[in-house]
Amino acid sequence: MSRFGEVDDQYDPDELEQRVFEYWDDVDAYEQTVEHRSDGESFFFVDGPPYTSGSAHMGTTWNKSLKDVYLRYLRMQGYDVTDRPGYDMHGLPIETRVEERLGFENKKDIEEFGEENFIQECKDYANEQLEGLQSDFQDFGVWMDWDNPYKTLEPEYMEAAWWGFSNAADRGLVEQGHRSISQCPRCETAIANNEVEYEDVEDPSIYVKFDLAEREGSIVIWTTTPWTIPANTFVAVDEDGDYVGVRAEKDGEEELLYLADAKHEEVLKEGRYDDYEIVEELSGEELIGWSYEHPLAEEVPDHVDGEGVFEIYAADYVDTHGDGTGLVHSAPGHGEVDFERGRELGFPIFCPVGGDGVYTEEAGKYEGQFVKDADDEIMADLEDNGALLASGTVHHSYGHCWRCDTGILQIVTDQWFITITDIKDDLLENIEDSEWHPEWARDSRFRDFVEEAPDWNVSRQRYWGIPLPVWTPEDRDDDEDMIVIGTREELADRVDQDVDPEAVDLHKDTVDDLTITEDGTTYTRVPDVFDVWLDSSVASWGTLDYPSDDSRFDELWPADLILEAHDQTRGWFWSQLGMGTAALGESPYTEVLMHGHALMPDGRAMSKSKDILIDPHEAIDRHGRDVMRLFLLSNNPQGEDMRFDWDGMQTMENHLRTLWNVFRFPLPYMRLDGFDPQQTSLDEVDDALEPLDEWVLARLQSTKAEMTAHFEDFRQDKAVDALLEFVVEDVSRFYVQAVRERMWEEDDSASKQAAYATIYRVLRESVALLAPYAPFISEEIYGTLTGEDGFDTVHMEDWPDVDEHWVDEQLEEDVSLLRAIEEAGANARQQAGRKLRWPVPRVVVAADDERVVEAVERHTGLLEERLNAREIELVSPEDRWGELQYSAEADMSELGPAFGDRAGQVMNALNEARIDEPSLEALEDAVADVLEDDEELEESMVSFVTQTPDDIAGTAFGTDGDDRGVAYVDASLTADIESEGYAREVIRRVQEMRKDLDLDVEERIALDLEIDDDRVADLVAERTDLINEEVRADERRAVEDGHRKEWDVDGVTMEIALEALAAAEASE
RNA sequence: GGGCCAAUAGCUCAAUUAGGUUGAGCGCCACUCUGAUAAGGUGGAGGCUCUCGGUUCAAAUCCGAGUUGGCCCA
Repeated sequence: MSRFGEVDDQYDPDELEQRVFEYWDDVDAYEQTVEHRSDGESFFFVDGPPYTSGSAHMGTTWNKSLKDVYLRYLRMQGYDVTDRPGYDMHGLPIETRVEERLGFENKKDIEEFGEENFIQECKDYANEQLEGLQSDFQDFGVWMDWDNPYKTLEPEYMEAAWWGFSNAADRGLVEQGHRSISQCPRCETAIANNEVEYEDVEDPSIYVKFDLAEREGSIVIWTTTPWTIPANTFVAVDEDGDYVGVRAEKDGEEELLYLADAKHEEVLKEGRYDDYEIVEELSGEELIGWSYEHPLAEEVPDHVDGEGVFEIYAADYVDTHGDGTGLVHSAPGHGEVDFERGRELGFPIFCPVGGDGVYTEEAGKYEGQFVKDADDEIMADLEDNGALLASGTVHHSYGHCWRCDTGILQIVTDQWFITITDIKDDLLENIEDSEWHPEWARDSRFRDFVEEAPDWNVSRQRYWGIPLPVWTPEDRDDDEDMIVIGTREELADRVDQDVDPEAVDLHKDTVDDLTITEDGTTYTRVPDVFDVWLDSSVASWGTLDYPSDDSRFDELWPADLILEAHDQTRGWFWSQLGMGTAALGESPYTEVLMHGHALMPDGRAMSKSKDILIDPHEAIDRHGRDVMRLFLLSNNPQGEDMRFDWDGMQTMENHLRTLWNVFRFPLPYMRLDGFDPQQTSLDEVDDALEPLDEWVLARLQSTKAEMTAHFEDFRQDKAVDALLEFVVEDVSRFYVQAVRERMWEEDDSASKQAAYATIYRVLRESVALLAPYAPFISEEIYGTLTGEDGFDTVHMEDWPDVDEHWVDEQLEEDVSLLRAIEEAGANARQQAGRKLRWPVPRVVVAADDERVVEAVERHTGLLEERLNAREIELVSPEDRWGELQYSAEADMSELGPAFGDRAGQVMNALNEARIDEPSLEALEDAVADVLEDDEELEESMVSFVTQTPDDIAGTAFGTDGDDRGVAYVDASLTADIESEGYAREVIRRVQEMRKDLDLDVEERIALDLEIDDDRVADLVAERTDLINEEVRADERRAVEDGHRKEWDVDGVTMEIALEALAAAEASE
């Protein structure tokens, strides 16, 4: 880009961004930026790999934008940043998509299709999906190492998982065992608890009577899963609960039923009993040891058998006041808590259900039926056996497979675990080694989760995943004598077959057939693959390709920063901690930034499947990448959700447009004057700087300081607020407006050069500060400002440091006071009906404190200019200006303690009081009715407020909500003021007409002016020179063919005509 | 059902650390200004600070119980 080259009149995000993309490509901007920092201190960032399904949604976009802003910031701070992106490419979600694509219904279809083929399809699909994400992220302007992402399906990465797992095994933390797990009967695999999605469904709700074996009567249980009754092993009660025996009558027959006291009424109603009577009151403890008969003993002849089964036991999962009857049907072969209690009690674990949800032979007459389909038959059989007390249905939430939406079943199967419960203390200790933003996420949430985390079931009975690197002796499949392989090298060394460690693809189809023979024993591989959460859990070393590449691990590990949404507390934040601790004994990260989710504008969660979403591509189409990023990044990243908001997007676009206009305003002048920022640096023009130049430079310093502090605090949102406030409020609305006339001067001047140097510095540093947020517009502005003198890209710039030379707190405070006075003056003008165009003879500033006096004294000229006042009159705090009345404003922190519950009443009286003297005595008189005899007002309780006289308009001014004084505008008219006022009215209208004709700023004109009112005409004539100069009129004469318009100026008719002189000459 | 977080103007959010007359930006309405400006300025409308209780002279703020939303867990 050439320095001060022509730029677009209008900020056009789309064109600009395309231009910048091409430019980045031309100059290898990313590569240069990385290279530029290659000698810097290392910063190890680890990207949480998004799952490769579909395209980027708003949440992912927010996440990657946040990562981008911090990585760019860190680079500008000099760090050599690891920025390898990652993709999570294995797992059930992809398998089910591929199954859908191929029209498969279950595992048999896959087996027929062939494992190898199926794995290839999954690989292709995952790679395909990755492309969409890659191009989206790049399109959002995110700078990461896109040529070299880590992919969980690559051998180097899979090896990293093997290595981690084998490390855990070496530390004795890998174990195979029987557990109650959530099984998806369609996918025929265990799924993790956090993969279970709960949905409202209608299920059977039955009350079943279990006949007591050694005494009269039956106990009543309740269940929504009749299909688990065949596996019943015991019944649980609450030891401390209250139970009753009820003699109930229905259709003339009497029964003795036992159940919880709190539930008996409800249950008997369900059973439609005619009448009943409580005949016994017992504690749960008294029920313990009672034995009963299995209600389906005949239908399931091979039902569980063993010492102590079919008896009542205490269990802490029983509640006599909740759902059910206070007596809980317990089947250790199914439910998780049942399983735990069953094991404590030493019972055999009976589960007559296969991984496909079909009853096995052990289920007797139900063999071969899908369990849910058998519900009806089981209920019918219970009815026939006289065991069904009542049956109905219930709406409740029930777990479903996250991928295929099939209802899950709790069954007991053999699975492989990392026994993280053995290292709970280490885990809790390692939590302390990481700092979280926000802190409560770690201390209130993450720690709770870790404390209660069960062993990690890492095995899945599927195909598309990292195979478990576990080989077991041929004749057994448990964890005795297992061999766990840690690397490809080790695999090649130990297996019986020939394997090339460089070339081997570690997927299931290639390792399934490998065997190991050692000491005369042949080992075969456990056929399972890893839970996909294990894949990403090793990302902190997988990112570095460790262990196959060990060149960086020692220096970089653990990660300096990870940054994800709050759902990862139970996801990646946890899985990494678990794996890091199990494999290496340490937390794999030291800093966590946790953001929230992107919500719909109305606060609902976004959902792709329900088509409730804002597509980032639409946001880009409407406003551009910089705007979208700015919007996202202006939200608090610390744990809180963000509502998407189109108005907010528009506001950001407006801000960028303002920046664009600020940037392009001085360019024509700088070009015209041949301004060279290298020669005319700030140092060169130091002496010529005017107070406002020094002020805007001071503001720049405090903006930098503020931004850096916010960044260090992981509050990029506050940082960008500060920057935009500076650019929009201070630079655009104040500085540029004030400095305009200096730039218009036709002659060169030191003052003009000073203004150029100032705005040049301000713009150049501002775009550096903006660059991490809005990399495109920053790049274009930077390029135009620097030409050949800067880096090839703004992103190679250092983060701007505070330059002590320009820090000037006094000046900042002065100007904030002047601006407050100016604002009040504008208000007062409006009240007086006097436009800013018309001068006023004087403005009286009544200062409340010395600080205001100082500010006004130091900058009287500036204030006159800004207020368009001929004179500024200053009234010191100790003096007072005549003709004023006063009222009082109460300080509640003083009134409260002094007046107690009457403070409010006193406050109101003070507000309403009107007095001539601002004295406590006068005030006390005025509010005498609310004061009691012994009460007095104190100086500290009130501050006096002036009340404006009628002829003069006054408005209070203040800073940060504190009153600092009053600005009174004297709006009286004199002939001289009217003369200038009307002249300015003429000037403005001529300017507008010049604009109508699209005349160049320099273009000379001939002007024809006729004013109906003689008095006004004379007044305007007094300012002929001023008018001619301002509108660049060289001739005053009749204009025949020019642009002609009639204006009404406050009731005075003016006819104005003009033509361009060059055009007039050409036509003659 | 449990844990955590949030709830303040039509919208997005401050103010909560340390209790003291609730603020900004955007949007809306009116007026106004404009040779960098899809801008700017002034004013206005708009708030039982989610509800109910408690502590206190005084609560958006502290405490308790709810309601709604989000995340996580069951």
